[in-house]
Amino acid sequence: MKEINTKHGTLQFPLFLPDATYGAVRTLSFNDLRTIGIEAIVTTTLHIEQKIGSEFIREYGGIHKFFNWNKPILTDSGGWQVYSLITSTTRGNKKNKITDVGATFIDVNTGKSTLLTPETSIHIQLNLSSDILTVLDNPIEVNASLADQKKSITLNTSWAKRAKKYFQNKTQDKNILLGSVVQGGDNFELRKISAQELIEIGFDLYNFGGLPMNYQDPMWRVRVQSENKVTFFREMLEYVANLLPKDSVKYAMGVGKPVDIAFCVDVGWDMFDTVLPTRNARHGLLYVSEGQGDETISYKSRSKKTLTYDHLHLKSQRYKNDTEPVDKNCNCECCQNVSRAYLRHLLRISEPSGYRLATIHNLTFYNKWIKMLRDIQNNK
RNA sequence: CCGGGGAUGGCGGAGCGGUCAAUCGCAUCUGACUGUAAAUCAGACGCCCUAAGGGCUACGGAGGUUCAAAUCCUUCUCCCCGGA
Repeated sequence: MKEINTKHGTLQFPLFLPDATYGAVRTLSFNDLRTIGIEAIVTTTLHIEQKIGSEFIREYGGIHKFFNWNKPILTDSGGWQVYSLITSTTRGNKKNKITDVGATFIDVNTGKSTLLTPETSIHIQLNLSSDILTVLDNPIEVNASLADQKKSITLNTSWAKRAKKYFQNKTQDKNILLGSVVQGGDNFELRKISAQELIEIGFDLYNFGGLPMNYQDPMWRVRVQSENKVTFFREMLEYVANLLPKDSVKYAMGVGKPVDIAFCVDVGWDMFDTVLPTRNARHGLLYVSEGQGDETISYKSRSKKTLTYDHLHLKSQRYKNDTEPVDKNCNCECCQNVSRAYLRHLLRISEPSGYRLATIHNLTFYNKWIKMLRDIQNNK
């Protein structure tokens, strides 16, 4: 059974980490996370640096103390923001830019400029006392030209190399882990080159990056590439997993829907984080057990088990007078205390306590789902 | 009683002769959301026909002018403001 040791405990796989991007899982307290049974979280280097400042957190005694959370914390490097705030954007601050040195971000609210280089990103993450750090990476639009995609992975690799070097100079602690991010857009050959170059440098984790790259053009995710109707996105994740060392920890960044996580576990991915359960909760899309929602989604695993769940649009009129809990088979705070009708009402009036209950429910669902996948894997 | 201003689709409120079934906001309905620019975004939203498109009824009531009226005129009803 694969697992990793961190300074804040051992992690088992597969594992789902909710995103506390700005230092909190939206609408929840860390106490809520403990109650749900969350084992680790992700927080984001750029936002913490811009909004709080890592020097302060270092002096304070580290991010765990700051959050009052003594379980593992994974820090994302800010690489995603290189994409979401620079590469993919025409809005936001036009002074944001990428050079070979790194990426510059201007905080829209304060005008404060932050230069994130491979080195400063690691420096900040070490200041935070993160358990699992991530190198600054360079995602790119999936439909970018081949030339741009090639350039992007060259930069990606050179940033990873610099990050590793800086990291090694700063710490010898074997329980602080460092992950790198395989890029390469929709190009199998470039993904292979990216993976090989990173493996050569050597990291504790290998991540899949650049998944939801172009959400203006969602077709790339459902584009059928082969006869067995496996979606392109799944095919790419399976392909990349097979490029990575068998025993390495593999983290599929930003994945995904429960079915997609199930698929990814099947093909070798260990760790996942996504904003879906928390954002969808706020937007009224709740995940429930089979037969209790609007739509049933199922996945036939490679161990021949069929995994199934439903989801429901709680804000829809059809739940107006529904006195049942969101999910009869769920023992979370939401389902134990509140009817669909009442939670619907709370969400419709944009009531924060409703967002909280819905978020608790969706994260509870994700946690149960990942533990089921863990059981399947362990019994194999 | 006199003078002035109004009445528009569930609500607020544009339009002031044809391009108006009527801008926009709210509300409502449906959907999307994947390392959070996201308590966000998209579509629908008078009635009827399966869609392109077409038909019908509509801008307080009634009548009129005009090829054409939510838009102009007369009158009625109601509301608001000022003066007796």
